Amino acid sequence: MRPVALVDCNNFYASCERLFQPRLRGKPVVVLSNNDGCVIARSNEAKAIGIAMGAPWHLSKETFKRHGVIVRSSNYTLYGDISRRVMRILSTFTPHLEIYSIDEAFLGLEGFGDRIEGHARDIRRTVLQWTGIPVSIGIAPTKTLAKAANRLAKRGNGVSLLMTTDAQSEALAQLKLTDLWGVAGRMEKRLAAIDITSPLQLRDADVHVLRQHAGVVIERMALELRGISCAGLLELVPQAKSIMCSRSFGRAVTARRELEEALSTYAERAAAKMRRQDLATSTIQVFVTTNPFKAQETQYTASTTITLPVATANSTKLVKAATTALARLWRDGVRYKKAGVVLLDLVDARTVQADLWTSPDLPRSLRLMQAMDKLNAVYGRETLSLASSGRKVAWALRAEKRSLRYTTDWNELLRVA
DNA sequence: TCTGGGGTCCTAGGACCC
DNA sequence: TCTGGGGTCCTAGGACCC
Repeated sequence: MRPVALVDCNNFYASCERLFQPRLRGKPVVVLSNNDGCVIARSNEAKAIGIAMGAPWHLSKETFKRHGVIVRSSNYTLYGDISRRVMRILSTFTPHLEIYSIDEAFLGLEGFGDRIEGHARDIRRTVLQWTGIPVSIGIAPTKTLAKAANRLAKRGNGVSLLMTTDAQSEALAQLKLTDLWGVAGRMEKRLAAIDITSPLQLRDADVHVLRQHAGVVIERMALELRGISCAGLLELVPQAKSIMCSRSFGRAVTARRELEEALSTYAERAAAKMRRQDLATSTIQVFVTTNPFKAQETQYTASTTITLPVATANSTKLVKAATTALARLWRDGVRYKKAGVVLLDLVDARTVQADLWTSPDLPRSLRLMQAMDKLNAVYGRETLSLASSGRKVAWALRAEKRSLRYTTDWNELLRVA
């Protein structure tokens, strides 16, 4: 069995703040989200006081003051920098590293045999010595079990090994369902409906029943808890599947012009982020919501998707699409609290070329159908994707299969067929 | 008055096609 | 014009994670 280690930085943002301000050591520290909205990190001392993750700052100010809690605004540049240092150190301990988040990484640790726990302690000591960041390490045959092991490592002495069934059973007996990676409130309720209320019950449940009543995600989780790996290490950074830019507003927005400006800005920022990754998009989604915390107010959440005939990385086009999308979503008299832009269907920008032509009103004739069938027969269904918007219909012939460019030229498609 | 932002994966339901 | 089954694709929304 190949052991997987999960290395997790303890209270990462709070620990980062402490590196540069030693006076914060031993004191309750919390880090706040953008706009100082709510708590996103807590030191152990802050947790001990009972400060909850996500606690809204404006409702907690007085409590914090009473307990002498030190409050910091978040500094993502700093956290990103320290994260890179930690990851670089981890990479010297194994060739198999998956950076899972800013403060966590999975490590493949095969080949250490009995020395694995000592190796984990080395990793821990080195990271602490070279960066000042304390980490916890959980080791097990699967990622889900490694996550559980990590939780116990945090309660104990920093390293927890769950390589045998006995150790796993004993560990799972100490955890709640919601301690597991992937189970939160909703899933807990759904599982309770089929009489599963503990991690051990979940592990030992009939997978068919799980699949039917709780879905494939939970089915896989049960297998992972048994030591059967359903998710390997992702050592190569996968291409992004979506890029988002969204914000909550400081106060409710009711003017259309204001919302339009915000969405234009988000579209531009998302496009810039996309270009940095050498990607292009043909699908832009816009969403708006009211304030869900004001239960007495009328709620409105909506999103809509615009499909462009061709993938683009052009800000102007995306801003225009976002504006069109807003026109669909806009309702007078709504108090908007949050809005955002999501870019989907990302493709490598270098494969998309601009020389395209779109028929303004292509009829869905019999010829079109026949041509489609022929093209599908020759190149397979995957080679063609239909991009349609209203009455406009265009065909894109994928670059890698047929030619080096996308085309929407109807006559050219007929020639190919 | 003040409750984050950026992601992934899955599923239900409708549109559309043969 | 009606009937209908089987299948795919798309969209919106849910749930979860850090």
